[in-house]
Amino acid sequence: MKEQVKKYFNRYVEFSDSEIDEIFSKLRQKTFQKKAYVLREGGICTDRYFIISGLVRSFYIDHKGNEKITQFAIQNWWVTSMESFIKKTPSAISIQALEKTEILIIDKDELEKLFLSIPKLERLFRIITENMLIATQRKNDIYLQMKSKNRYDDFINHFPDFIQRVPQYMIASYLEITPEYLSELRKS
Amino acid sequence: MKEQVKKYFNRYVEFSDSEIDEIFSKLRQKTFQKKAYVLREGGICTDRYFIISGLVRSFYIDHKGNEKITQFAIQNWWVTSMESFIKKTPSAISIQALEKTEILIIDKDELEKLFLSIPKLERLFRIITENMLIATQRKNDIYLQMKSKNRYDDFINHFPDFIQRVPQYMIASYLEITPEYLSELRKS
DNA sequence: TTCATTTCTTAAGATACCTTAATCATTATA
DNA sequence: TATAATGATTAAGGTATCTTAAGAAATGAA
Repeated sequence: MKEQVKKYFNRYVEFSDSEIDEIFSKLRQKTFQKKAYVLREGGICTDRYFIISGLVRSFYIDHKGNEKITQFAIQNWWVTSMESFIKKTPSAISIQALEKTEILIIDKDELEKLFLSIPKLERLFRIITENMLIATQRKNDIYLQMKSKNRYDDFINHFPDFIQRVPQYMIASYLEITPEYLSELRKS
Repeated sequence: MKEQVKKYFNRYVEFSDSEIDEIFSKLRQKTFQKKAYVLREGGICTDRYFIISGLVRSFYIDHKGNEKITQFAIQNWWVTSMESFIKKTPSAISIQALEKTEILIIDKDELEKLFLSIPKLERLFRIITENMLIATQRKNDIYLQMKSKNRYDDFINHFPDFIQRVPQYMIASYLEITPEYLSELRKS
């Protein structure tokens, strides 16, 4: 598992073994069973989560009481409630495991200490954040303009695995389509 | 103007005067007249732009030939074509001044050199990027779920100034509404 | 294997939003 | 001041998508 993290980190910035060791000593490891909550709406999110294996979703409850999924995350993805983490406000979203999921947890205070002792780590997080921003902008630009059918087609092209691992009604939620209408679309 | 930048920078990270001087020596200043292009679609975006005064928009042309506005930026906002900047690919978006606009320009290579000599600057950019991510996620989450009317109401609450400074059809574009329908909505 | 729970489909009626095209209002330019 | 260019409104008809409600299919638990 340490190997996996090291390999992932070194994809963006080169760390020495001792730096990896130092970072690793601050990470907590935790396994979540299917349906377990990594984070609950309303709590302050003080951590960032790195998915080792498994699958989680981020979602919130809208004004009508429906779950709205904002993100899926799998192996080698970071996930958090960014707004809660940065502003220390109650999280609008919950994060829940959809499969048995292994996660590495880094606490905000520890992370900021590490930024000071290993500036390269701050670089890594700057780069990660930039990539997240690009992905989020992409979802914005593409999904807002696309018709539902195209969003779905785009999704199955980009994330074919998810179709197997995630129930259809959750994909519908992520794509901002009602499950009934998605079912309709799939016929054509 | 240097004061404005210094004040803005120090809002997130404290820089010494000599650090500010060093950073400032790498910035180019440029004034764009109304309708002038800061960046054109298709070009590689090698800079990040900091708006000193004025107003710009980012937009792209969709498959039907319509302009889609993805962002407005005013005083003290950073703007760039993030995907092009990071991946060195041709930019999908153009950036255009909607008023006479004063901009500070920092080149990617210079910026990376500065990151090495002033790690605090990299911290600043990590923080800025996090804030951009939060704003972008917010647009995603809120706008995707909201009905057009609510998006418009939300927009005038958050950016009352823009209503004066930007033509309605551009606001419609930003909100993913046809100008005709926005006009309809405003009646009620 | 059976029952309960979860997920998916179908269909009818409602509505939000778009398209087109014309007219009106405002601002810029000669 | 007149003309052109740009921006905003209106209205009719069409389409994408939602709502509701019910039933079918799949999955999990006893």
